[in-house]
Amino acid sequence: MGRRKIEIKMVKDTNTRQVTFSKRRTGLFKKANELSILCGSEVAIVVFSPGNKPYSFAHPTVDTVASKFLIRNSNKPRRGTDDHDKDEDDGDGEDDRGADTTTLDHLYKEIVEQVHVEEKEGAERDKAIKEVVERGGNNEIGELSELKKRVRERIAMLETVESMMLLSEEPVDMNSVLPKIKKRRTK
Amino acid sequence: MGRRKIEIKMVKDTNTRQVTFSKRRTGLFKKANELSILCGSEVAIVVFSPGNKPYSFAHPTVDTVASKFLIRNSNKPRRGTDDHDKDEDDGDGEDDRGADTTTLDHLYKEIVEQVHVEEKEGAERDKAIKEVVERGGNNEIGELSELKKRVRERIAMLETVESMMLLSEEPVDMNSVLPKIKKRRTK
DNA sequence: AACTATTTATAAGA
DNA sequence: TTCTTATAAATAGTT
Repeated sequence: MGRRKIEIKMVKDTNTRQVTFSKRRTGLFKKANELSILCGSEVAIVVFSPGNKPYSFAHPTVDTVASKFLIRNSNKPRRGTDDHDKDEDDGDGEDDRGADTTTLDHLYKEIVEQVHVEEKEGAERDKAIKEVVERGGNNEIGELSELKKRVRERIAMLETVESMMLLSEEPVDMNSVLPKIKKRRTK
Repeated sequence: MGRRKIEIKMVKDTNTRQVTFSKRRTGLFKKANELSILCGSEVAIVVFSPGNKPYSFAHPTVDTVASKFLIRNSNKPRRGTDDHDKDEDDGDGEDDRGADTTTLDHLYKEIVEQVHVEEKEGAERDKAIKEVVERGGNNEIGELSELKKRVRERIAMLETVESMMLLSEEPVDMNSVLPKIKKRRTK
Protein backbone atom coordinates (compact mmCIF):
# COMPACT_ATOMS: atom_id res chain seq x y z
CA MET A 1 0.00 0.00 0.00
CA GLY A 2 2.68 2.42 -0.81
CA ARG A 3 4.73 3.72 -3.64
CA ARG A 4 5.96 0.21 -4.09
CA LYS A 5 5.30 -3.21 -2.75
CA ILE A 6 7.51 -4.39 0.08
CA GLU A 7 8.41 -7.84 1.23
CA ILE A 8 7.25 -8.81 4.70
CA LYS A 9 10.60 -9.25 6.41
CA MET A 10 12.59 -7.37 9.01
CA VAL A 11 13.29 -3.83 7.89
CA LYS A 12 17.03 -3.44 8.20
CA ASP A 13 17.49 0.30 8.48
CA THR A 14 16.85 1.33 12.06
CA ASN A 15 15.36 4.66 11.16
CA THR A 16 13.05 3.29 8.53
CA ARG A 17 12.02 0.56 10.91
CA GLN A 18 11.02 3.06 13.55
CA VAL A 19 9.02 5.05 11.03
CA THR A 20 7.33 1.92 9.72
CA PHE A 21 6.50 0.94 13.25
CA SER A 22 4.87 4.25 14.00
CA LYS A 23 2.80 4.27 10.85
CA ARG A 24 1.68 0.69 11.15
CA ARG A 25 0.99 0.90 14.85
CA THR A 26 -1.31 3.80 14.12
CA GLY A 27 -3.03 1.80 11.43
CA LEU A 28 -3.34 -1.28 13.61
CA PHE A 29 -4.86 0.64 16.50
CA LYS A 30 -7.26 2.39 14.18
CA LYS A 31 -8.42 -0.96 12.82
CA ALA A 32 -8.83 -2.30 16.32
CA ASN A 33 -10.86 0.73 17.29
CA GLU A 34 -13.13 0.31 14.30
CA LEU A 35 -13.58 -3.38 15.00
CA SER A 36 -14.56 -2.75 18.60
CA ILE A 37 -17.12 -0.16 17.54
CA LEU A 38 -18.54 -1.94 14.52
CA CYS A 39 -18.93 -5.25 16.32
CA GLY A 40 -19.16 -4.17 19.94
CA SER A 41 -16.21 -6.41 20.71
CA GLU A 42 -13.72 -6.25 23.51
CA VAL A 43 -10.22 -5.82 22.17
CA ALA A 44 -6.78 -5.48 23.66
CA ILE A 45 -3.52 -4.92 21.85
CA VAL A 46 -0.11 -4.63 23.37
CA VAL A 47 2.92 -4.04 21.21
CA PHE A 48 6.53 -3.24 21.94
CA SER A 49 8.37 -0.89 19.63
CA PRO A 50 11.81 -1.62 18.19
CA GLY A 51 13.10 0.52 21.08
CA ASN A 52 11.17 -1.78 23.41
CA LYS A 53 8.66 0.82 24.51
CA PRO A 54 5.20 -0.58 25.22
CA TYR A 55 2.14 0.77 23.45
CA SER A 56 -1.40 -0.33 23.99
CA PHE A 57 -4.89 -0.04 22.70
CA ALA A 58 -7.85 -1.59 24.41
CA HIS A 59 -11.54 -1.48 24.97
CA PRO A 60 -12.38 -1.50 27.76
CA THR A 61 -8.88 -2.04 29.24
CA VAL A 62 -5.84 -4.26 28.69
CA ASP A 63 -6.21 -5.68 32.17
CA THR A 64 -9.81 -6.64 31.69
CA VAL A 65 -9.45 -8.27 28.31
CA ALA A 66 -6.12 -9.95 28.95
CA SER A 67 -7.25 -11.36 32.28
CA LYS A 68 -10.47 -12.65 30.81
CA PHE A 69 -8.49 -14.32 28.08
CA LEU A 70 -5.79 -15.78 30.31
CA ILE A 71 -8.33 -17.28 32.68
CA ARG A 72 -10.33 -18.84 29.92
CA ASN A 73 -7.26 -20.43 28.49
CA SER A 74 -5.75 -21.70 31.69
CA ASN A 75 -6.73 -25.26 30.82
CA LYS A 76 -5.12 -25.15 27.39
CA PRO A 77 -1.72 -26.59 26.62
CA ARG A 78 0.95 -23.92 26.54
CA ARG A 79 3.08 -23.31 23.53
CA GLY A 80 6.51 -21.79 23.71
CA THR A 81 6.50 -19.49 20.73
CA ASP A 82 4.63 -18.11 17.79
CA ASP A 83 0.99 -18.88 18.30
CA HIS A 84 -1.77 -19.31 15.88
CA ASP A 85 -4.24 -20.99 18.08
CA LYS A 86 -7.36 -22.62 16.88
CA ASP A 87 -9.85 -24.37 19.03
CA GLU A 88 -13.50 -24.24 18.23
CA ASP A 89 -16.08 -24.91 20.89
CA ASP A 90 -19.69 -25.93 20.49
CA GLY A 91 -20.56 -22.91 22.55
CA ASP A 92 -22.99 -24.55 24.92
CA GLY A 93 -21.00 -23.38 27.89
CA GLU A 94 -20.09 -26.79 29.23
CA ASP A 95 -16.75 -28.49 29.69
CA ASP A 96 -15.06 -30.46 26.97
CA ARG A 97 -15.26 -34.16 27.28
CA GLY A 98 -12.44 -36.35 26.06
CA ALA A 99 -8.89 -36.06 27.39
CA ASP A 100 -10.12 -35.49 30.91
CA THR A 101 -7.95 -37.90 32.85
CA THR A 102 -7.63 -35.80 35.97
CA THR A 103 -9.48 -36.70 39.13
CA LEU A 104 -10.76 -34.30 41.71
CA ASP A 105 -8.17 -35.53 44.11
CA HIS A 106 -5.39 -35.05 41.64
CA LEU A 107 -6.54 -31.56 40.87
CA TYR A 108 -6.76 -30.68 44.52
CA LYS A 109 -3.22 -31.93 45.19
CA GLU A 110 -1.99 -29.96 42.24
CA ILE A 111 -3.45 -26.79 43.64
CA VAL A 112 -2.07 -27.34 47.08
CA GLU A 113 1.36 -27.97 45.67
CA GLN A 114 1.31 -24.85 43.57
CA VAL A 115 0.08 -22.78 46.47
CA HIS A 116 3.00 -23.99 48.52
CA VAL A 117 5.42 -23.03 45.79
CA GLU A 118 3.81 -19.65 45.54
CA GLU A 119 3.98 -19.09 49.27
CA LYS A 120 7.59 -20.16 49.47
CA GLU A 121 8.64 -17.91 46.63
CA GLY A 122 6.62 -15.06 48.02
CA ALA A 123 8.27 -15.40 51.42
CA GLU A 124 11.74 -15.45 49.91
CA ARG A 125 11.03 -12.41 47.85
CA ASP A 126 9.71 -10.52 50.82
CA LYS A 127 12.70 -11.51 52.89
CA ALA A 128 15.06 -10.25 50.23
CA ILE A 129 13.23 -6.96 50.07
CA LYS A 130 13.20 -6.63 53.81
CA GLU A 131 16.93 -7.23 53.97
CA VAL A 132 17.57 -4.42 51.57
CA VAL A 133 15.34 -2.13 53.59
CA GLU A 134 16.94 -3.03 56.88
CA ARG A 135 20.48 -2.81 55.62
CA GLY A 136 20.23 0.89 56.21
CA GLY A 137 18.25 4.04 55.65
CA ASN A 138 21.33 5.37 53.86
CA ASN A 139 20.41 3.59 50.67
CA GLU A 140 22.34 3.99 47.50
CA ILE A 141 20.46 5.06 44.43
CA GLY A 142 20.99 1.65 42.93
CA GLU A 143 19.44 -0.14 45.85
CA LEU A 144 16.47 2.17 45.93
CA SER A 145 15.88 1.62 42.27
CA GLU A 146 16.17 -2.12 42.65
CA LEU A 147 13.76 -2.18 45.53
CA LYS A 148 11.26 -0.08 43.69
CA LYS A 149 11.38 -2.45 40.79
CA ARG A 150 10.62 -5.35 43.06
CA VAL A 151 7.85 -3.44 44.73
CA ARG A 152 6.30 -2.70 41.42
CA GLU A 153 6.53 -6.27 40.29
CA ARG A 154 4.99 -7.46 43.48
CA ILE A 155 2.14 -4.99 43.27
CA ALA A 156 1.58 -5.78 39.62
CA MET A 157 1.22 -9.42 40.49
CA LEU A 158 -1.22 -8.71 43.24
CA GLU A 159 -3.28 -6.41 41.08
CA THR A 160 -3.40 -8.91 38.28
CA VAL A 161 -4.40 -11.71 40.58
CA GLU A 162 -7.07 -9.46 41.99
CA SER A 163 -8.51 -8.56 38.63
CA MET A 164 -8.43 -12.17 37.55
CA MET A 165 -10.44 -13.16 40.55
CA LEU A 166 -13.30 -11.00 39.38
CA LEU A 167 -13.73 -13.16 36.35
CA SER A 168 -15.17 -16.58 35.68
CA GLU A 169 -17.45 -17.35 32.81
CA GLU A 170 -17.91 -19.70 29.91
CA PRO A 171 -15.36 -22.24 28.70
CA VAL A 172 -12.44 -21.75 26.44
CA ASP A 173 -11.75 -21.45 22.79
CA MET A 174 -9.36 -19.67 20.52
CA ASN A 175 -8.87 -19.15 16.88
CA SER A 176 -6.35 -17.58 14.59
CA VAL A 177 -6.33 -16.64 10.97
CA LEU A 178 -2.61 -16.93 10.52
CA PRO A 179 -2.82 -20.07 8.38
CA LYS A 180 -5.28 -18.34 6.10
CA ILE A 181 -3.07 -15.29 5.94
CA LYS A 182 -0.03 -17.27 5.00
CA LYS A 183 -1.82 -18.99 2.17
CA ARG A 184 -2.67 -15.77 0.41
CA ARG A 185 0.54 -13.94 1.21
CA THR A 186 1.45 -12.54 -2.16
CA LYS A 187 -0.86 -11.59 -4.92
CA MET B 1 -12.66 -0.05 1.73
CA GLY B 2 -15.50 -1.78 0.11
CA ARG B 3 -18.16 -1.29 -2.45
CA ARG B 4 -19.26 1.65 -0.40
CA LYS B 5 -18.10 3.64 2.53
CA ILE B 6 -19.56 2.75 5.91
CA GLU B 7 -19.91 4.73 9.07
CA ILE B 8 -17.97 3.49 12.06
CA LYS B 9 -20.80 2.60 14.39
CA MET B 10 -22.30 -0.62 15.73
CA VAL B 11 -23.52 -2.82 12.88
CA LYS B 12 -27.11 -3.60 13.74
CA ASP B 13 -27.79 -6.77 11.78
CA THR B 14 -26.45 -9.69 13.76
CA ASN B 15 -25.47 -11.65 10.72
CA THR B 16 -23.69 -8.81 9.02
CA ARG B 17 -21.95 -8.01 12.28
CA GLN B 18 -20.58 -11.54 12.54
CA VAL B 19 -19.36 -11.42 8.95
CA THR B 20 -17.77 -8.03 9.49
CA PHE B 21 -16.10 -9.34 12.60
CA SER B 22 -14.61 -12.31 10.81
CA LYS B 23 -13.27 -10.26 7.93
CA ARG B 24 -11.87 -7.52 10.07
CA ARG B 25 -10.35 -9.86 12.61
CA THR B 26 -8.53 -11.55 9.76
CA GLY B 27 -7.30 -8.20 8.55
CA LEU B 28 -6.28 -7.04 12.00
CA PHE B 29 -4.29 -10.19 12.71
CA LYS B 30 -2.62 -9.99 9.34
CA LYS B 31 -1.53 -6.44 10.06
CA ALA B 32 -0.26 -7.46 13.46
CA ASN B 33 1.70 -10.29 11.93
CA GLU B 34 3.27 -7.96 9.38
CA LEU B 35 4.14 -5.43 12.06
CA SER B 36 5.85 -8.02 14.21
CA ILE B 37 7.91 -9.25 11.27
CA LEU B 38 8.75 -5.89 9.71
CA CYS B 39 9.76 -4.32 12.99
CA GLY B 40 10.76 -7.35 15.06
CA SER B 41 8.21 -6.28 17.65
CA GLU B 42 6.41 -8.31 20.26
CA VAL B 43 2.67 -8.09 19.75
CA ALA B 44 -0.36 -9.53 21.45
CA ILE B 45 -3.98 -9.13 20.47
CA VAL B 46 -6.97 -10.55 22.22
CA VAL B 47 -10.44 -9.94 20.90
CA PHE B 48 -13.84 -11.29 21.78
CA SER B 49 -16.33 -11.89 18.99
CA PRO B 50 -19.93 -10.70 19.10
CA GLY B 51 -20.70 -14.23 20.32
CA ASN B 52 -18.12 -13.68 23.06
CA LYS B 53 -15.64 -16.19 21.76
CA PRO B 54 -12.01 -15.27 22.37
CA TYR B 55 -9.55 -15.02 19.50
CA SER B 56 -5.89 -14.22 19.79
CA PHE B 57 -2.84 -13.39 17.83
CA ALA B 58 0.55 -13.00 19.41
CA HIS B 59 4.25 -13.12 18.95
CA PRO B 60 5.70 -14.76 20.90
CA THR B 61 2.66 -15.46 23.15
CA VAL B 62 -0.22 -13.61 24.75
CA ASP B 63 1.05 -14.58 28.18
CA THR B 64 4.52 -13.23 27.58
CA VAL B 65 3.52 -9.94 26.06
CA ALA B 66 0.59 -9.26 28.36
CA SER B 67 2.58 -10.07 31.46
CA LYS B 68 5.47 -7.91 30.38
CA PHE B 69 3.07 -5.08 29.77
CA LEU B 70 1.11 -5.48 32.99
CA ILE B 71 4.27 -5.52 35.06
CA ARG B 72 5.67 -2.45 33.47
CA ASN B 73 2.48 -0.57 34.04
CA SER B 74 1.94 -1.59 37.62
CA ASN B 75 2.95 1.84 38.84
CA LYS B 76 0.57 3.65 36.56
CA PRO B 77 -2.81 4.93 37.67
CA ARG B 78 -5.61 2.63 36.59
CA ARG B 79 -8.45 3.81 34.47
CA GLY B 80 -11.86 2.22 34.44
CA THR B 81 -12.76 2.25 30.78
CA ASP B 82 -11.78 3.12 27.27
CA ASP B 83 -8.09 3.72 27.25
CA HIS B 84 -5.93 5.71 25.04
CA ASP B 85 -2.91 5.89 27.19
CA LYS B 86 -0.05 8.14 26.51
CA ASP B 87 3.04 8.47 28.62
CA GLU B 88 6.37 9.18 27.07
CA ASP B 89 9.58 8.32 28.84
CA ASP B 90 13.04 9.67 28.24
CA GLY B 91 14.17 6.14 27.69
CA ASP B 92 17.27 6.17 29.81
CA GLY B 93 16.01 3.23 31.80
CA GLU B 94 15.84 5.05 35.15
CA ASP B 95 12.93 5.90 37.38
CA ASP B 96 10.87 9.00 36.96
CA ARG B 97 11.62 11.78 39.33
CA GLY B 98 8.89 14.12 40.50
CA ALA B 99 5.86 12.78 42.36
CA ASP B 100 7.98 10.32 44.32
CA THR B 101 6.73 10.87 47.83
CA THR B 102 6.98 7.28 48.97
CA THR B 103 9.64 6.20 51.40
CA LEU B 104 11.29 2.82 51.57
CA ASP B 105 9.53 2.12 54.79
CA HIS B 106 6.18 3.04 53.34
CA LEU B 107 6.76 0.86 50.31
CA TYR B 108 7.77 -2.05 52.46
CA LYS B 109 4.66 -1.73 54.61
CA GLU B 110 2.56 -1.57 51.49
CA ILE B 111 3.98 -4.83 50.24
CA VAL B 112 3.56 -6.59 53.53
CA GLU B 113 -0.03 -5.48 53.74
CA GLN B 114 -0.84 -6.65 50.25
CA VAL B 115 0.87 -9.95 50.85
CA HIS B 116 -1.29 -10.48 53.89
CA VAL B 117 -4.42 -9.77 51.88
CA GLU B 118 -3.28 -12.16 49.21
CA GLU B 119 -2.55 -14.91 51.68
CA LYS B 120 -5.87 -14.49 53.41
CA GLU B 121 -7.81 -14.60 50.17
CA GLY B 122 -5.81 -17.54 48.95
CA ALA B 123 -6.50 -19.49 52.10
CA GLU B 124 -10.21 -18.82 51.88
CA ARG B 125 -10.33 -19.87 48.29
CA ASP B 126 -8.47 -23.07 49.00
CA LYS B 127 -10.72 -23.83 51.92
CA ALA B 128 -13.80 -23.44 49.74
CA ILE B 129 -12.32 -25.76 47.16
CA LYS B 130 -11.36 -28.30 49.76
CA GLU B 131 -14.86 -28.26 51.20
CA VAL B 132 -16.33 -29.09 47.85
CA VAL B 133 -13.85 -31.91 47.37
CA GLU B 134 -14.45 -33.37 50.81
CA ARG B 135 -18.20 -33.11 50.63
CA GLY B 136 -18.12 -36.38 48.80
CA GLY B 137 -16.61 -38.40 46.00
CA ASN B 138 -20.12 -38.77 44.65
CA ASN B 139 -19.97 -35.36 43.04
CA GLU B 140 -22.79 -34.01 40.98
CA ILE B 141 -21.97 -32.80 37.55
CA GLY B 142 -22.67 -29.26 38.67
CA GLU B 143 -20.20 -29.44 41.51
CA LEU B 144 -17.54 -31.01 39.39
CA SER B 145 -17.90 -28.29 36.84
CA GLU B 146 -17.78 -25.58 39.48
CA LEU B 147 -14.70 -27.02 41.05
CA LYS B 148 -12.96 -27.35 37.76
CA LYS B 149 -13.62 -23.73 37.04
CA ARG B 150 -12.04 -22.72 40.30
CA VAL B 151 -9.12 -25.00 39.71
CA ARG B 152 -8.56 -23.46 36.35
CA GLU B 153 -8.74 -19.98 37.72
CA ARG B 154 -6.31 -20.84 40.44
CA ILE B 155 -3.87 -22.42 38.03
CA ALA B 156 -4.22 -19.54 35.62
CA MET B 157 -3.35 -17.14 38.38
CA LEU B 158 -0.36 -19.15 39.42
CA GLU B 159 0.89 -19.49 35.90
CA THR B 160 0.51 -15.80 35.28
CA VAL B 161 2.28 -14.92 38.47
CA GLU B 162 5.02 -17.33 37.51
CA SER B 163 5.49 -15.88 34.08
CA MET B 164 5.41 -12.39 35.50
CA MET B 165 8.23 -13.27 37.84
CA LEU B 166 10.47 -14.03 34.92
CA LEU B 167 10.30 -10.45 33.85
CA SER B 168 11.80 -7.22 35.09
CA GLU B 169 13.39 -4.71 32.81
CA GLU B 170 13.24 -1.05 31.97
CA PRO B 171 10.66 1.39 33.28
CA VAL B 172 7.23 2.08 32.00
CA ASP B 173 5.65 4.01 29.24
CA MET B 174 2.64 3.77 27.04
CA ASN B 175 1.25 5.52 24.08
CA SER B 176 -1.81 5.45 21.97
CA VAL B 177 -2.70 6.88 18.63
CA LEU B 178 -6.39 7.14 19.30
CA PRO B 179 -6.38 10.96 19.47
CA LYS B 180 -4.67 11.04 16.11
CA ILE B 181 -7.16 8.57 14.71
CA LYS B 182 -10.15 10.52 15.90
CA LYS B 183 -8.91 13.71 14.33
CA ARG B 184 -8.84 12.22 10.88
CA ARG B 185 -11.86 10.02 11.16
CA THR B 186 -13.73 10.87 8.01
CA LYS B 187 -12.27 11.97 4.77
C1' DA C 1 5.06 15.86 9.36
C1' DA C 2 2.88 16.11 4.66
C1' DC C 3 2.15 14.36 0.24
C1' DT C 4 0.57 10.81 -3.40
C1' DA C 5 1.27 6.83 -6.26
C1' DT C 6 0.26 2.34 -5.29
C1' DT C 7 -0.92 -1.49 -2.87
C1' DT C 8 -4.07 -3.62 0.21
C1' DA C 9 -8.37 -4.26 2.83
C1' DT C 10 -12.99 -4.91 2.55
C1' DA C 11 -18.53 -4.07 1.74
C1' DA C 12 -21.62 -5.95 -1.22
C1' DG C 13 -22.99 -9.23 -4.06
C1' DA C 14 -22.91 -13.99 -5.95
C1' DT D 1 -18.84 -19.89 4.33
C1' DT D 2 -15.93 -18.73 0.41
C1' DC D 3 -14.97 -15.95 -3.86
C1' DT D 4 -15.24 -11.92 -6.60
C1' DT D 5 -14.73 -7.10 -7.54
C1' DA D 6 -15.55 -2.18 -7.22
C1' DT D 7 -14.15 1.01 -4.12
C1' DA D 8 -12.27 2.93 0.19
C1' DA D 9 -8.33 3.14 3.01
C1' DA D 10 -3.46 2.29 4.44
C1' DT D 11 1.07 3.21 3.60
C1' DA D 12 6.28 3.26 1.15
C1' DG D 13 8.94 6.31 -0.65
C1' DT D 14 9.59 11.08 -1.26
C1' DT D 15 9.85 16.16 0.05
